[in-house]
Amino acid sequence: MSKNKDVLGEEPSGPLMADVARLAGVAISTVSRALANPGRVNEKTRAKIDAAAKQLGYTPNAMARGLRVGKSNTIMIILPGSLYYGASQVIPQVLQSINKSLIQNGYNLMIANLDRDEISERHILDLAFGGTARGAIILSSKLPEVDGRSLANAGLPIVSMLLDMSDAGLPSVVTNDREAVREVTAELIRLGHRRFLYIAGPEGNYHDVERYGGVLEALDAAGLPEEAVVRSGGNLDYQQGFEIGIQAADDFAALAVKPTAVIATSDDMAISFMSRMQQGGLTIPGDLSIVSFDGSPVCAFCSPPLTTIEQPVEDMGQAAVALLLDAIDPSGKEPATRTVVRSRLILRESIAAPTASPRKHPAR
Amino acid sequence: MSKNKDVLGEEPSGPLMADVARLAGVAISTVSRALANPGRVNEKTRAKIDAAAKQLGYTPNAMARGLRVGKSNTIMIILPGSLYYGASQVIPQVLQSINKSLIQNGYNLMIANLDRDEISERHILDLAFGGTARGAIILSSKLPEVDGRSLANAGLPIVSMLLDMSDAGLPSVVTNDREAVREVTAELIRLGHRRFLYIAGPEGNYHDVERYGGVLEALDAAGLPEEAVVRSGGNLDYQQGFEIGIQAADDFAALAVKPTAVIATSDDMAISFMSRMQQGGLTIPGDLSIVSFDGSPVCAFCSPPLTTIEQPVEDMGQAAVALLLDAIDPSGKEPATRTVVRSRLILRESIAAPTASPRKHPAR
DNA sequence: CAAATTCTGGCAATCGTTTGCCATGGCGCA
DNA sequence: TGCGCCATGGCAAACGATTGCCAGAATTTG
Repeated sequence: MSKNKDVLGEEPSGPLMADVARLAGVAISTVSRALANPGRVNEKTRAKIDAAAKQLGYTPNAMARGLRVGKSNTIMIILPGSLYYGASQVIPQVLQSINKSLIQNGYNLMIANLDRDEISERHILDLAFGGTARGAIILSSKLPEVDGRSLANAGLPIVSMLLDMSDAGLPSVVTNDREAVREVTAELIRLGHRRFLYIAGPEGNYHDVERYGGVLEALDAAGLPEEAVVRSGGNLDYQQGFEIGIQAADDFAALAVKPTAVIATSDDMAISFMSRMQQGGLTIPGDLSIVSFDGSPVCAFCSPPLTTIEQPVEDMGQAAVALLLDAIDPSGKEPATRTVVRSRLILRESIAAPTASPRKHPAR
Repeated sequence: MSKNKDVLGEEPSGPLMADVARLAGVAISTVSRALANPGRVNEKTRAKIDAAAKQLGYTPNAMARGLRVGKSNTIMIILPGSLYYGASQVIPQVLQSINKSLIQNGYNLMIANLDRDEISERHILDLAFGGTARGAIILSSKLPEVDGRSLANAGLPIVSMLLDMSDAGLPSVVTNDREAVREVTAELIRLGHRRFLYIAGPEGNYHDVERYGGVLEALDAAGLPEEAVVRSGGNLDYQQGFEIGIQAADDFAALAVKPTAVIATSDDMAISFMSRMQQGGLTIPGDLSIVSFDGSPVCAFCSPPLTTIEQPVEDMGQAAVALLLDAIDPSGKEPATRTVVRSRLILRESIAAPTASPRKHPAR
């Protein structure tokens, strides 16, 4: 039955379920049931079948199964166009974490990139509507949509990561950025800082709103005016973090009255900014405190080592998979629409009390 | 025909080819041919069919097609276990490049991790033998193999990346590491360096052999003894680059006669090593020159900026896909068994002539 | 011991597409 | 005008698994 016709040019295909059945002396359907439902078949028969399958090196054909049952076991992850730049590994790490969780649950991970071009959108929609994907995890704020077909009505469970899209009906997993940045800002205030530079990613972006909001909340709580913080950046993507940091350095140079603390929204920004500052003769944290986002391992080896807010990549991946699997087959419980995972502040030497602080001399 | 039975709890499936055929007033087979073979069907009929398909938002079912034709259009990439650490983005970037090339050629990319555990091997083998994967790109030196089944005889085209496995019969794409490191070593010698520290990744690894070999060749060419270079590391993976750099710093401290130049086999190693050296009061490049591998963008913002050998990630990805597609359906040409892409040396301030050089005073 | 109940295993239809084969119709050539 | 050939479209059989339904066997119960 295994059509090893040995015809020249014919790809031999592996053993079929029928081969296993024949070797075990049972019917095909019995094999199928033995391999799927543990309880549905006699233990002795089952052992015989297992042995036969192992002996033949039988592997069920995933497409045939998928066609028949009408579902695949492939999840696609939709990543924004150009990802990989800079020191931060959050997306690759999240990818890794998601993949691990999925495999443990019997799913595969297919990757899709959502560029600005129509071909990438079409590709994603084909995956969704063509039955290849069973669910999707999306790291972009835009759902692909091309002539009539939209991912939104592909009937596919979707969860959003990094961005909160629960308003749009997508279960989302996000970090508690607002709270984290509020706390670190409060800490800076406690150290004596009164003027801040905030280095932004794309303006209006979910992360920007949350993080900047956190800064403002901290200022407010301390009775400081909103003007205590000046914004830089806002026009470039996170992928161009180094570039943003350099621009921020220029902005800093142009300021009449200098901030004493900087809050960067990615490690890349902080790294290139700090490099420029040091070239300009400033010392960190003596003249300027710096804190940033992402928790890139390389921060530990900067001079001075950078204080950074670590993104809990492992947790995020697991949470996303949990949300997605629950959407695929509901556990009965209420279907949690938003999971917040906690970031962790990593305190290092890049922040300190300002030397020219308005407070009386800091403890020495 | 589209089985939208509207039964509660039934997933509605999209329109079928039969629906398109009915709307266009032709037979199913005609639709199939129109969508696949451009020439096989009347242009007018074809237009009618296209219109009907678009109107219905028809997307062919990938699993049904795959089952029928006996091939999938999914490629899997096999990544070594834990990838993501440190500053280097080579693997994520390669992944990105591969994905882009594949999509342009009508393929999908599925990711698989090869950990040390049996479950991950089994997962990969299931993908291979279960007909899900049409080909594989592997970034590991070990082919998965579990009770009888081995990736080697899955009848799957495989190409290797980063590692040269052409000896094992796998078409491979690699960088010209030996040459690159030979050149940079020669440059260091020209600058006046006579004693070197080589910081290794896993010992015996392809990269180690090639890169260390390059160093030795340069020494030999300059008439220097093999003892001019001392090795550090060799017991940890590339993922633990920072750790390796720290150990190397300890090794350096223990040396009676100090090298004046360091060749690190990853940027991570160079970064943590340099950080330790500077903490110890050495100046770079005054007391010590450093060069490393990978071309991480962050190197530009270290102090001093790091000289590094950039891995041509984009080219590697494209080359791997080209090799794989050729293996999938041979173009008739001889099937190139090994593609070498050229690394690029990025010269920055971390190397200079040694101050205590045996040569007469370097140009000032 | 017979009958009722459970359990196990087999038959055959089905998932949605592709494709070999054949029938039909139109066209050109003599 | 008559014959043959080519282009076009339709029928139906695959691809390899799953699963509803039923028959027969095994087991228990009255």
